Amino acid sequence: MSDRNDPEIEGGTPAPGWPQESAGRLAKLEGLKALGVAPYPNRYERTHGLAEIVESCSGKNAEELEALSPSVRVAGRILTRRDHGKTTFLTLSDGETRLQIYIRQDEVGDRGYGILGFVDLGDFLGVAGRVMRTRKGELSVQAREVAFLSKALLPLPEKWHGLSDVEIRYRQRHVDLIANPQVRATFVRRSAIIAEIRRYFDARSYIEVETPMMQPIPGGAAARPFRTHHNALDLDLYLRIAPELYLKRLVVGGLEKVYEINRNFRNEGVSSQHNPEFTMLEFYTAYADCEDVMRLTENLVAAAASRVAAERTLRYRGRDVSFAVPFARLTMKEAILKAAGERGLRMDEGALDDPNGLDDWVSRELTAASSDSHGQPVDPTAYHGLSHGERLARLFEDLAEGFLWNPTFITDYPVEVSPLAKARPDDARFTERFELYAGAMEVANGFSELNDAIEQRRRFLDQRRAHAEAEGAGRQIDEDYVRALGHGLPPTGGCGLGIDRLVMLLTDAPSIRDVILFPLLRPETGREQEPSS
RNA sequence: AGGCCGUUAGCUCAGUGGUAGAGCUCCUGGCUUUUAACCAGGGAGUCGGGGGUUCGAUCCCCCCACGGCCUACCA
Repeated sequence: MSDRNDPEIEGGTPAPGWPQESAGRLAKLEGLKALGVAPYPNRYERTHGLAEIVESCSGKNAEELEALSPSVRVAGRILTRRDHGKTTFLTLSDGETRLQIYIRQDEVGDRGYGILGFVDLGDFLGVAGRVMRTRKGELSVQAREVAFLSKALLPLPEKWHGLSDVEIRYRQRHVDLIANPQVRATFVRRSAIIAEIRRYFDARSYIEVETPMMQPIPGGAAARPFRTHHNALDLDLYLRIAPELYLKRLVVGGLEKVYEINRNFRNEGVSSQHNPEFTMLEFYTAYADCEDVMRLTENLVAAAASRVAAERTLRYRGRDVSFAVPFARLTMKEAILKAAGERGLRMDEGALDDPNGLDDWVSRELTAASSDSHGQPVDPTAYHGLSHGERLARLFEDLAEGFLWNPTFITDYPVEVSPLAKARPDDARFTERFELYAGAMEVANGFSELNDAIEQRRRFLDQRRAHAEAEGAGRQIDEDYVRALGHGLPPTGGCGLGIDRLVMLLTDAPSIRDVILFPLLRPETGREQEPSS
């Protein structure tokens, strides 16, 4: 009970490491108790949200409000305070909206006004009173009764500059949300975008499903997984890197239109575009192909964009991005040729079709002096030992990716980098696959799903061979998935879309950490630990 | 994992090889329509941590921690 007498707590502050100011706030909390005021009451009945008052009264002048004298009970956190002896002005926030409170001693009484002596910025207050306008015209609630609702023992960031230290912003996101209204706006938008995506699929009779996050064999992508263990079953498990193989099992089972919005986990680097856990949309449609899926994706992204902005064109990192449909389309080869031309590199289409020719071209034209489409130097050695298809994909990423600012579908991916996609009927070297790029980021990846069990098994074997050297231990083949295909998967189109990156684009966020409430950071306690080995 | 930059009061930031600074916040007093309220007074620091050089280190050097940007990894 009485932690306050804990001998470990020094300097009269409520907890170790808390600022001196906390001791004063704690003393005020005790002062409230001495007055018979509960510092943490259980309930307060509000009649209006602050936004409702602002909306209904912002058009009314002082006289109109005086005549109406709307009676309200509101509540919120105190953000600013201006004391004038026997009157006090507070700015109250309910997270979304701010509204001024005007308190006069002669209205709330000595006891009510006395409570204010124990009230700090950050505390929660309930106020009953009437809506009015001050002499300076500010919409306010003039208090008749003040109820103390909750004590803040820690100070908030100051009112001018707010909070900008990114480390505190990510570690203590609650403070960020209080101090920076645009942060709240970003996450409200994120919610609206995801709601729009659900609405889009629900309206088209897709059913939303949830598939395993813990998988015995992590499949559907090529990333390194996180490992975990189930004790009772003594079973090694992996956090999923993609839901793909489970969703297609469902299509085999007759769920012809399915989607899932959920977390994926990839045990790889952290960057402004990568968080170890991120949110992915995947959707699958029986009897659809790559082309159908592209149209679905295009309309989905446009619908999400229209949900956050009236205009077709949004600003992203200082540049216009047009979400007008149809989106541009380029085959991977076209994109490479175009980007090479823009960089002043000489390349003819023939080289892209001829493995030896491309090998020659890379060693002749591509040097460490060449910069990629992000302005970074190219590493020519990264092209050594790659198959022709892998080399094409690498060239595309190096040369073209950074130029793809407006939403652009890249199509015709080489079969070597597309183990789950169906080959083109007219050219088996390429697949019916697309990726959507926007803001120089990959945001979606879709294809006609490979549904030939025998061919799928062979592709898995090829992959395992190709990656055996690179990864040491050979990757396990998901024979259970092959068996599911053995029961028959109808022609199916599917797509995965990175929700976080889409939200980045639609909220003009330069870092994925700006659209994930709690991005992964090293623990703060690491600071005090001794370095080990 | 590598390179570069950063870490000073609760917040936002200056600063110097010689006892540590500002604004806001905070505390005390005053003020019954203010709003970056105002007026008067006051307090606040492990200068990220450890080691070294030096008579003396917040400053120079080394190591470490955390963060940012870039690279690597990422079908």
